[in-house]
Amino acid sequence: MQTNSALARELSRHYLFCALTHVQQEQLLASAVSRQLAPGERLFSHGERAGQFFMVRSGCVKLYRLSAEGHEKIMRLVRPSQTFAESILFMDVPQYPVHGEGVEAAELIAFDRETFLAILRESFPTCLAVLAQMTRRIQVHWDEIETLALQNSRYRVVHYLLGLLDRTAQGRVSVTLPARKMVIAAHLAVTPETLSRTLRSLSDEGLIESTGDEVTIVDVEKLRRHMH
Amino acid sequence: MQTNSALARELSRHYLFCALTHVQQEQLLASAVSRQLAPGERLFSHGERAGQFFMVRSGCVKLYRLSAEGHEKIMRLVRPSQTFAESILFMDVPQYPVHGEGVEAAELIAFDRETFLAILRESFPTCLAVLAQMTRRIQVHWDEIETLALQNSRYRVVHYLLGLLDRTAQGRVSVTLPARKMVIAAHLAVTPETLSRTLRSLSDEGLIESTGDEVTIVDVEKLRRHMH
DNA sequence: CGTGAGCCTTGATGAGCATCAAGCGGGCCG
DNA sequence: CGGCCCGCTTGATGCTCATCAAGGCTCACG
Repeated sequence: MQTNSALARELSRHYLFCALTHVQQEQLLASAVSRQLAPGERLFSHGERAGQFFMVRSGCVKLYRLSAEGHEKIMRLVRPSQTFAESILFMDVPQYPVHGEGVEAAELIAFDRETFLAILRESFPTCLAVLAQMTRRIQVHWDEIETLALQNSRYRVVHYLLGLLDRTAQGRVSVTLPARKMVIAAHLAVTPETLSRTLRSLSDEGLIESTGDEVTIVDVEKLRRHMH
Repeated sequence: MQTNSALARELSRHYLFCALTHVQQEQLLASAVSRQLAPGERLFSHGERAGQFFMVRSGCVKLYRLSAEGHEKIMRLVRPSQTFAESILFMDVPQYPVHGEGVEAAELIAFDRETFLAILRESFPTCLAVLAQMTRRIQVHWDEIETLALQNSRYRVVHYLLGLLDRTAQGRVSVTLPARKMVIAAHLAVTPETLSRTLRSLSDEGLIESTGDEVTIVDVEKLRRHMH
């Protein structure tokens, strides 16, 4: 892959790569491959042998699983400057644990597993960075398991809306839904119908105003209280 | 904590500690504390400041969260020779992400966070071991999220029963449930009533035979097929 | 400008599971 | 031995959410 300075700067800002030396970065990029992904195009399949992990430069990728009946649960929506599938680095038999597919047209960088592992062996700070990142992911998983097991669909929708906001947001705030509603529904483990009805009932109660992919939260504090 | 050779041997068999030098092991144990835990006794609370992670030597500990209504979801049941709460090692602000409580009377070792981190800095193989372990945990989380989002309670119960078996088990096999049914139910995110009814209906269909905490799977292959 | 496809919404219905309530049975202690 | 507590089971009921079906809106394309 062609090294270019914009990319190098982007890498340096990422937790996984920021502790690498200049030489290590170049080694890594030399083994990396750029990749375009169309909407709906499959990047990898659950169980497929894995030799690369990825970074999103533009667009959006979904990581998901399917039930036997073809129902889809999106485990994660990956956005620009985020990496995914790093966990294949440390498997004895590296296999992608989910399906990966483009949601919007996306531009990716594919990093080589073996190359990164070799570099890791010589960069203890990077090792720690990976550990910290995996810890954060595990936190997210705990939270997701909790909401799936203990909370109803209404809670999940409200929680999702609040999650789109700044932590510091107050009063009346607008957000744009970051994907089609079908996608968001599959992420929240509800049907599109239920998502639609939930947004409607929140509107009817005066908690939000919703038109298309714009949602205005009338009163953030009130909505936050509403969850408990 | 008193160093003793049985304990040292137990440690050496554990993935987290097996790559440590003799000296490192002694450092770690010097800062470790033994701890007894009664059934129902709280070890730590969700959000509590965390300075230690743990190993179970005997008994059973549950890691769980509670909903606002007091419903309990057990995230993990920890058994002898397993460690837990390692993820607090790499948090900026170390806080336990779940409640921890004794299920059966338990004997624990509490390891000091700072001491282990210092040792980690000098043991790259241990670093890799931690990464591999966290990767395995993440796999389990994916699977759990999938079953919660995409599968019904019957599936989860059957899946749990099959998970108690050897991977190689065939034909007619008996297992002893490893905890009270209330506990298993809270682990599977169903009510005790639903667990009871599910086992009954599996019995009625001739797939299992169930008396007390003994469950006999009449035909493992048939039950495995039954799930899909 | 009309047509069709895909996404979203809305309504009617039903399945699955929690809830509430009652009864059973085993183990522990007086 | 008798009584009680607790865990488990079973039944009756209702809520939540998925399913199925239909209609509207938007946008791309002829």
